[in-house]
Amino acid sequence: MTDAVDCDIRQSLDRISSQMRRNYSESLRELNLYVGQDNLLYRLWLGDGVTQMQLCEHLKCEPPTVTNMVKSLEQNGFIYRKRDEKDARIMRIFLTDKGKELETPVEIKWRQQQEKLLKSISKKDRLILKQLMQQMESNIL
Amino acid sequence: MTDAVDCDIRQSLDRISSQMRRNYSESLRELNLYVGQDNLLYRLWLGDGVTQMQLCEHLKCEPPTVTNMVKSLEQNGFIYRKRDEKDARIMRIFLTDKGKELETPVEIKWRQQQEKLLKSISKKDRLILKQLMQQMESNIL
DNA sequence: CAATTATATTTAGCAGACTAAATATATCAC
DNA sequence: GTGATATATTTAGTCTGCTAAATATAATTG
Repeated sequence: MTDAVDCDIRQSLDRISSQMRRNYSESLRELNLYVGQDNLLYRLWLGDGVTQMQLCEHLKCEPPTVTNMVKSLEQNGFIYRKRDEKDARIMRIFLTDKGKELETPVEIKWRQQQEKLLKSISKKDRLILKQLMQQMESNIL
Repeated sequence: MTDAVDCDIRQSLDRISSQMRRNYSESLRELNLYVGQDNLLYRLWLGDGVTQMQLCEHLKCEPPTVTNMVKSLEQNGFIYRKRDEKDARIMRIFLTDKGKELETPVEIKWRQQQEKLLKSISKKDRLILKQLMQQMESNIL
């Protein structure tokens, strides 16, 4: 009977991710961002002019979620939208200067969050952890 | 430079928990529950007549979140609310029969979810994983 | 006992996330 | 080329979650 252990892992995972989200959310508010918006911007930092469908793919979420996130980010002046000239169904998303400027500060926040999470875990254990998480990731797809 | 590894862990954690949430949400819809409501009910299965503040404590969320969850669960007939007789500020939450009946089916869902997540991970590795997660959990509090 | 302070809950408003259904545009097939 | 189908996005409505502010009641303190 390993049920107790299994259950602890599932619940533990849940607690960690929600606590992380809370901490991270608070931290991002200093940059006037909401949690999740950083990941959308990250896709744009890799390259502008992406469609909303591509953002869905990257964020692994549904189209209406992207519509709302994009609307919010646009209203706050981090991005702007432009309809594709060849295919009028498509909206292409671009960074404003204000959006570009966030790259470095967000990366710093990421690093801080990472360091806090993995503090006091050895390099060797981090590798093991990473492998186990990759295993879990492929299990639930 | 272990930054790449650290980053993978943080992102991996995020991907796992959101994918878990998605899968789990879908699974719970079969019982007419939304994700998170099971955890609120779980507290009630341990013992009825709890206050909303105690539910906050258990769910690790803010009072307005509990207000909404309780409202939704009440409207769907899983719980009912009763004002405390001695202290009129307090609302006490009780399970209906419909709410009590969900205990077993929800536990089955939990077990299914756990098994899927940890499939192909050895007993030994599960123990290591559990310890590493406890470490992370205490890191971010 | 009246005024202040503390506690429990609710309301309003916003964010991410979802589904189902609507809209707009493109493409494909006849 | 017109009609059916496919694709991209939006709208409406739901949920969990949050913060800030309002409300109601209780306890404390002068």
